[in-house]
Amino acid sequence: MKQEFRRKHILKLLDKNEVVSIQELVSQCSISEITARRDLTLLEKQGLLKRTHGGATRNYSTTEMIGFDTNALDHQMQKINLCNLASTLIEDNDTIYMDCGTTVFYLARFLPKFKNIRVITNSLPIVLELLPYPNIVVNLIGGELDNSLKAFYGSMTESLMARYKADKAFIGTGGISLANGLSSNSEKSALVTLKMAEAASKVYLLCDSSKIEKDSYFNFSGLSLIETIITDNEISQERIDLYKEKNINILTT
Amino acid sequence: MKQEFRRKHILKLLDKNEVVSIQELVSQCSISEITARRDLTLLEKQGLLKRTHGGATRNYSTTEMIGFDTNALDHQMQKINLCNLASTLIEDNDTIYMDCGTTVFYLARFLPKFKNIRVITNSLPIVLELLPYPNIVVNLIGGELDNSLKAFYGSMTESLMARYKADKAFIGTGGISLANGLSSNSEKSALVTLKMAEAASKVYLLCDSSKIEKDSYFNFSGLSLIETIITDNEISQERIDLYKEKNINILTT
DNA sequence: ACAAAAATAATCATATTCTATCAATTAATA
DNA sequence: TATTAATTGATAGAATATGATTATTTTTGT
Repeated sequence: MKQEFRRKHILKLLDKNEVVSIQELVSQCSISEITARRDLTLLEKQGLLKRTHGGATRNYSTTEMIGFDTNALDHQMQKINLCNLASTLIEDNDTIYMDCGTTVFYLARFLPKFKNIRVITNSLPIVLELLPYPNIVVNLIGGELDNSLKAFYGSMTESLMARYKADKAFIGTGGISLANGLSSNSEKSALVTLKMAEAASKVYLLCDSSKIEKDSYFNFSGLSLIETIITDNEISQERIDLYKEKNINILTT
Repeated sequence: MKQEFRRKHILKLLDKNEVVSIQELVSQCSISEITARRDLTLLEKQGLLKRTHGGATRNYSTTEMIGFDTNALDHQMQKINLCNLASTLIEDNDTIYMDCGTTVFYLARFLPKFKNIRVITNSLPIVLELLPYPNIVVNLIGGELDNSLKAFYGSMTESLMARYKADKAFIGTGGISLANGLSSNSEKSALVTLKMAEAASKVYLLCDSSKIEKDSYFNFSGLSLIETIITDNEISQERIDLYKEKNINILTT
């Protein structure tokens, strides 16, 4: 394997696996250990990875979250955990819709390990997060940019959603209740969420437990839109059972 | 294989494969190693690729990518100056197309002073640059993300362009010549540029003088596509006159 | 804390690629 | 056709990349 191609290959491996070992490189690229080491130290000098004993890891400094405001940090750990859980529902070769909003955003962090994933989204932060990973194909649904929500909306966005079909949709919401279904604080983001759900075979709602049995002002869908809710563990068994009666499965972290 | 065809072939290979080796060229073009090397060094001098040991890789800095590499700094001031000049062609309430690529990118920096501007683009860096300004409405044309070029391409992108009409288009190019018109190093970015120009009433080409009377491998349009070239002052009066004979006006910084 | 195992760094030898020079071939022009 | 210019190829010495060996450092398990 040629030098330059080899180094690109190393970076590609890191995109997929977070870490890479010298031994992997030796067998995959048919090179000696010393050459693998030399490659890694060189790439480290360029700031493209971080050396460890026996291999290297991704350089995380470049993957800081860009775009959201500080109040987006509420419930951050809960959101990260439930996204970790949600990622177990994803398989190699899936095409998935990802809604805008902070909750679904963290799911992007768990995608690089998969093979051949296609992500369809209208969220700018998700696009930026996935930019470094060539193994993930990103389709952005364009439209008019909303500066504060950092996502694209409008009739163009909505009509395009119908044209992109996906295996799974991971959507967010302002609130959900047995009585009223799904509701949102923003009309335009609700309409996009709806289109997304309609264009996917399976629909998963990602929301922390504080949003369950809460209503926002704009009701945009009944409960039948979704099949599964992924949330944190601060939810009572009674509630889980009540939703189960309506044929909605709840997964908790 | 004829010389000129051979060099275009090299660029075509790089457009597809990112890297190319001397040995590939030797076998594919039936030439000696030294000739392959000479071709590569020549193309490097024209800024069309980057030499490596044993071959070459794509050169992003001069073509499309916002990487802010060190060698991109040479032309940076020229580009900023010509974008400053280009901004004088913009008026309040305009709707403008902005092409992807480093040259046009800097134009974004001169937009906040205008009132009620609408920008249509497929370039991610431009969207990020304009994000903080509520007086600028940004329409992103989505599609499939190219990780290295940081812009959106594909048939969806192209077909959407026809639906967004604009007053002015500011486009970039890999090269322009009286003999062959406009040409590019990347087929897919060329097709997007073409659609953009066709959807706008007035078309302005932004390019530094090093690109004038240079051809890249993929010819995508005749000279009639554009009305005005905005470039730096390192261009001879004779050339300006020759373009004027073809009804193309050249503005210099 | 100590010894065994693994990883690294240093050294040198080998193989590949590069540059420079000059010769041969091809194309262009008078 | 002869002459000139441009392009290509061949060769050798220099530069770079890679691999094998051995000594040193770091990690791991007890």
